[in-house]
Amino acid sequence: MCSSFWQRMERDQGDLGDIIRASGCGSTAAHQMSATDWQLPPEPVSFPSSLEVFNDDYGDSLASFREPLLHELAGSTFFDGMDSAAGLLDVSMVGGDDGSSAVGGGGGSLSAQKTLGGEEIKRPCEIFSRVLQISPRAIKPPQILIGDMVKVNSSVGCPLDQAGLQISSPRTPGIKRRKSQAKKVVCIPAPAAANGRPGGEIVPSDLWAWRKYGQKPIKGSPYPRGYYRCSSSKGCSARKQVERSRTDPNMLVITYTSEHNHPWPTQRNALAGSTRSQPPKSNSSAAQSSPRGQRPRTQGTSNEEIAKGPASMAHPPPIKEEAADQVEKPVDSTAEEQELDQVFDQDYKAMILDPTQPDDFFADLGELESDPLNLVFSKEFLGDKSCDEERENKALDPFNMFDWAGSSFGESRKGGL
DNA sequence: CGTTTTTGACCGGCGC
DNA sequence: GCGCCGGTCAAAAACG
Repeated sequence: MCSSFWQRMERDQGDLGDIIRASGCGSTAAHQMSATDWQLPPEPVSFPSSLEVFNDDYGDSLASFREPLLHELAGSTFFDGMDSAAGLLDVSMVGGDDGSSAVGGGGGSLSAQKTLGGEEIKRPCEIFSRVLQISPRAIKPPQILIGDMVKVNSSVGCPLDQAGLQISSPRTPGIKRRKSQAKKVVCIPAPAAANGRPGGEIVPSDLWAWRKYGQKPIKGSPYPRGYYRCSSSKGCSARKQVERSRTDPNMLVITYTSEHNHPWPTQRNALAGSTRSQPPKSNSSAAQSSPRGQRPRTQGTSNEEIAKGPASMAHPPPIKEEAADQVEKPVDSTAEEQELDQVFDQDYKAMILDPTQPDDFFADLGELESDPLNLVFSKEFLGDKSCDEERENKALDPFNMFDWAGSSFGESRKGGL
C-alpha cells in the first residue's frame, strides 16, 4: 500500500528529520466508519480529517512518541474510516533542528521505543505503518518551513497556523516561550463541533490520565484552550493543551508538552469526581454567571459553551474500569445524543467486526502486549462481545473507548486575564 | 476521602 | 517600565 511512503522515507531520509508527511489516501471498505460516523452528524460533512503531528522535540523524535492518543489515532481503523470519508489522513512530524529526529530516532524504525522508565515498548512500527497503509495516496509535498517556524501546508485540513498555533524551536529568536519544551501537536477532527452537539466539543482522550488545570481564552480565537496535566503519576510533567482550530472548528489541536516519566497507566488511578453527570441544559447560563466557587457545579456540558470538560480525558480507557468509562456518557443525555450514539455504535461495530479489514489489526495488537491499546481492544472489544447488548454498546462505544468527552470549549472563562 | 473541573488570580516572557 | 498574553496555581465545589 503505502510502502511507497517508506521507500520515499528512505530515499529522502535526510529530509525526514524535518518533515514527514504521510498523506492519506482514500479508500477503504465502504462500510467502514466514515467521517460522519466519527462526527456523528447524520450526513456527510466534508471536513479535513487529518492527523498532524508536529514534533518539536529537539532530537527526541518519533521515538519519543509516547502519546497513546497518537498511537491510537494513528493505528486504529478509526482513522481509517475517517480517511475513507474525508480522503485525507495526514501524519506530519516536524522534527527537531538537529535533524536527528527522524522516525525511529534516526534509525528509521518505529518498531520499538523506550519509556522513560526504561521499559521497552514495541509498537509504533506496526501501528504507525498501518496508518500509512490506509493511505495509499501519493505523498504530499513537504510542509513549508520558514526558518524554524512550522508552517502547515495550507491545503491541509488542520491549519495549525490558522489556529494561531505556532511551534518554534528554541533557536527561533523572538519566539520563545518560557521553556524550550518539546512539543507535539496533533490535529484531529472535533466530532462534537461538527454535529453541533450542544455539549461542546468532544476531545479524544488517550490512555494517560489527564487532569484539567486551566482554561484560557486565546486571543484571536473564539475558542478557549484547555490545559491538562498528567495525573497518572504525581511527578509526571507531561502536559497537553487542547483547543479548536480557529478557522476550522471541526478540528481540534492538541499540543503535548513534556514527556511522561512513567509507564502507561494500566489502571486509572482516580475516578472520583471525574465522571460527572451532565447537568440539565437549562441551568447553564445561570451556572456561568455564578461566582466562582459558588456556582452550581452543574455547568457542564450543557452548555452551550462549556462542555463537560475533558473530564474524559482524565479517564483513559481504563483497561480495567469499564464502568467508569461508561459513565462518561451523560446520564441524562438527550434523546438526540442517544440516537447519535446508537448510530455511532452501529457503524463502529460494523467497522470493528468487519472481517474484511485489510489487516488483522487485532492480530497485530496482540503483539503489543505492553500497549494499553491492546488491552483496551482485547478487553473491551473482543472479550465482551458476548455480553448483553447494553454492555456491548458501551464497550463498543468509540467515545468511551477513546474516552471521548466534551472539552471545555466555549467562551467559558472570560477571566483569566 | 480522594479525585476531578472550574475559574479568578498570579506569574513570567515578550513587544513597545 | 508597562501592558498584553499565555501558562499555571489554587480555592471551591462536585462526584463516586
